[in-house]
Amino acid sequence: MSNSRPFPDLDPTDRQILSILQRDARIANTELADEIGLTPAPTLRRVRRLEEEGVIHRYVALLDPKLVNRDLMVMVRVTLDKQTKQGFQDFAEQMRSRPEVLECYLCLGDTDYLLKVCVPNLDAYQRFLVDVLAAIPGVRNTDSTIVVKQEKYTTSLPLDEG
Amino acid sequence: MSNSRPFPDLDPTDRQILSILQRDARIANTELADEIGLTPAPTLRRVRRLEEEGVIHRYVALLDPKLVNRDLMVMVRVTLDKQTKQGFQDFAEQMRSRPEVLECYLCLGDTDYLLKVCVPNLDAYQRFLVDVLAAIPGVRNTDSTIVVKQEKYTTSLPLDEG
DNA sequence: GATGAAACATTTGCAAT
DNA sequence: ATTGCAAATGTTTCATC
Repeated sequence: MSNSRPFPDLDPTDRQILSILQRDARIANTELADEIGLTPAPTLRRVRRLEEEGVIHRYVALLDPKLVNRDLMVMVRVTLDKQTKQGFQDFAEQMRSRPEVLECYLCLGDTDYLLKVCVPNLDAYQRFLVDVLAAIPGVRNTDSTIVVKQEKYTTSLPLDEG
Repeated sequence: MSNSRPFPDLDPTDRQILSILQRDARIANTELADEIGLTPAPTLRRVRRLEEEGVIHRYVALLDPKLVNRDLMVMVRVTLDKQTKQGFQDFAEQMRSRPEVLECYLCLGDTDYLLKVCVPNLDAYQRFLVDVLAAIPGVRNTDSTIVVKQEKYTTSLPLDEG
């Protein structure tokens, strides 16, 4: 974690490291070293440097939503009533405080915000819609798209250039 | 990784472990043990069990998109022409093969698919739209929503019940 | 970037509850 | 069925080249 300098230069070895850690964050440093063809010491120094530069933001475990009773994913388009700066900030803050809202994006175009919401079932979603979203002042309209099947989900960013 | 049994029962200790690993996948087992109030041996056995049951799906490093030159995120709604099973499967397969497509969901309603696409800039996005999306047979319509600001992004699922 | 050594963590068997 | 202990193995980390 540090300042977002416009470009930490990543050499091919750094990219290899990032690519592996994006797939398996718990790989042992010794094994990572093997895979990239270095010894553990310089490998670890590179990983620490990438962490400090903020290129590696964090390490997380991804759970299976079905197995923790979060079977339903819904994408929600939200438009706000009066477009004051404060109204937008308040809305974003509310979304940050709700654990069922995994992602919230401010957008260009007709849609003001896009949400990704993850709940146990339709009943829980309806409660979210009525008790949470509709209860926020300034919410003019919402449009819910129910996800039927996750065809692809990855957190891995391509590492072509930059 | 194993069969998706409908419900591995998670006791409060399991939930504590999952909650910590969702925040910090690289925590040392000894420290994890400290935080949940067990000794390292049973802690590790629980983690391994959660991995084998598939509750923990994988461990990943999350990178800063800006620092790896992926500054632009776009949400795309796609509708397909002829709704044959094969057409849908082909589309999904194409999306899986494209590294700039991070997520792809089959949806209910007007939208057939929702995509989350991550590219370096508008130029690259335009190329994706023209050379990739529009080039897939059966794509009737696309609607792109450009993300201006990420207000919230988490991969952590709430662990209330189940 | 490599080596070697010390500190530390992971992992296993076994006894206890 | 799950924990704690302790010993063996493996990993991380740092000084040095």
